[in-house]
Amino acid sequence: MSSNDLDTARDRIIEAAGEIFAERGFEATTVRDICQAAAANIAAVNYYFGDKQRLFVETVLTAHRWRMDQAALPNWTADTPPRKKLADFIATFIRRVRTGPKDTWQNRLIMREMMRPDAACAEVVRDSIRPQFEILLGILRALLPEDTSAESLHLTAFSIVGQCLFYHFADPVVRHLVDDIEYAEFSIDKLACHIANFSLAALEYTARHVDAETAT
Amino acid sequence: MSSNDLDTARDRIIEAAGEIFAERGFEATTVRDICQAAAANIAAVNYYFGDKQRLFVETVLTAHRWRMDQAALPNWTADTPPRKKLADFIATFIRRVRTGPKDTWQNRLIMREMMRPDAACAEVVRDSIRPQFEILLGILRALLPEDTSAESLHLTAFSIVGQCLFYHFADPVVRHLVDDIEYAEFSIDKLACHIANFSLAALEYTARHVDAETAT
DNA sequence: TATTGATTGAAACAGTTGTTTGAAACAGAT
DNA sequence: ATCTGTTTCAAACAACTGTTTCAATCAATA
Repeated sequence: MSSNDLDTARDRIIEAAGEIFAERGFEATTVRDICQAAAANIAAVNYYFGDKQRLFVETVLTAHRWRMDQAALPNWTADTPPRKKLADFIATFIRRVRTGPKDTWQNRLIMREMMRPDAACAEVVRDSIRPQFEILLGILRALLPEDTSAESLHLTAFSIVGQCLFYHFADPVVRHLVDDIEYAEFSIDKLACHIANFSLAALEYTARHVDAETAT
Repeated sequence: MSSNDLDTARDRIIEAAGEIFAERGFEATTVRDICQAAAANIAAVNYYFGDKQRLFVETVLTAHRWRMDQAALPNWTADTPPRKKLADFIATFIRRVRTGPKDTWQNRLIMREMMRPDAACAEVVRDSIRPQFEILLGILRALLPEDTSAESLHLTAFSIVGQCLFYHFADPVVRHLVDDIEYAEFSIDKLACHIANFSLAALEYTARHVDAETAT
């Protein structure tokens, strides 16, 4: 999003809408606030996007495209070991997801919308989340026995992304649970390293003890 | 919450408000919908609570008190193995957290408000979340080597609760990623079983290979 | 310059929001 | 029955919402 792109009213509206949507959510955001922040007329939203809902969808999709370009997966060769692929995936994923003071409205908006089951969510899942999900499943297939069921594969994938997403969704809670010094030490690299270790350990263990049972 | 408590309009309003607030959030909820669901007059909200905002605060506090009364963790004896404790903890945690038709609005409301750092829910973290967190840390201390650092302990705990919280926060995405048949199979027991297996495997592996390193 | 099409502007629209009003209905005590 | 304080009700309030309208403005082309 170079500064040149902001000279048209349409782009200014998306930029302003993204920040306000990310901060207050869809319902609490008014088109008047958006247009005022974008230095555009009230009618501009309906002129360019039809209605508020479609502006919202367009904003979410724009945010997602932007986010995908920011932190891309490294280029893997044919002989890249799956363990390395998984570590790369986790590091990239947590880099995309982690919020902070320097966080962009694109990230906050996507995260907020993951919990809102509506049209925008469905499109984002189809266009952007599912491809990433399939990449992860491919990595896990190489790390787990061949007869692993699709369901187990999915649950394992959810366990991995769940660990990453936690540091976004529960960030206010994390901030209260550990002291400030330790919180400051939670760098992206450290979190990614821990999650990769934790998950790889679980995978290597279960890969040997197929059909592990819960302690009872 | 016996049916006797719903006699007064005030209690009916809190009950209805809790369900709608938990589902749609504060902004998207109208006092008209609340009063209609509570079979009360429009003026009742302002009569009993002053305004919509104070009704909301009262509802969150009520949900918090209700959740505190739910003694969900089973009674452990001195010789209950830590593995069993961890499995119990995970099952209880995911049962509290999981969103679904059978879930209570009290849980969903607390979960929703957990991500508002500015709200007065910092005390909810202090009164309700931290004690649970300390319980989990105690279990993990028994499962990990004694020289495990506090930071590693915390990261491990976050990995576990992160897996559980995922199914709450990312539920709409999960619904789109797997087909309906598989989604219907994601019972609370199955999810809890998987997360316990995954986490115990990771713990048992790292307990042997202290200071595991990321594959590079 | 005149014309065309795209964009902007201020005002108004119809509907909904949270809130208030004042009278009616109620219950219990004198 | 009368008085008291509490609770309910329908109606209306003022403010705000997303959206529409239509004239004004602008840029480029013939």
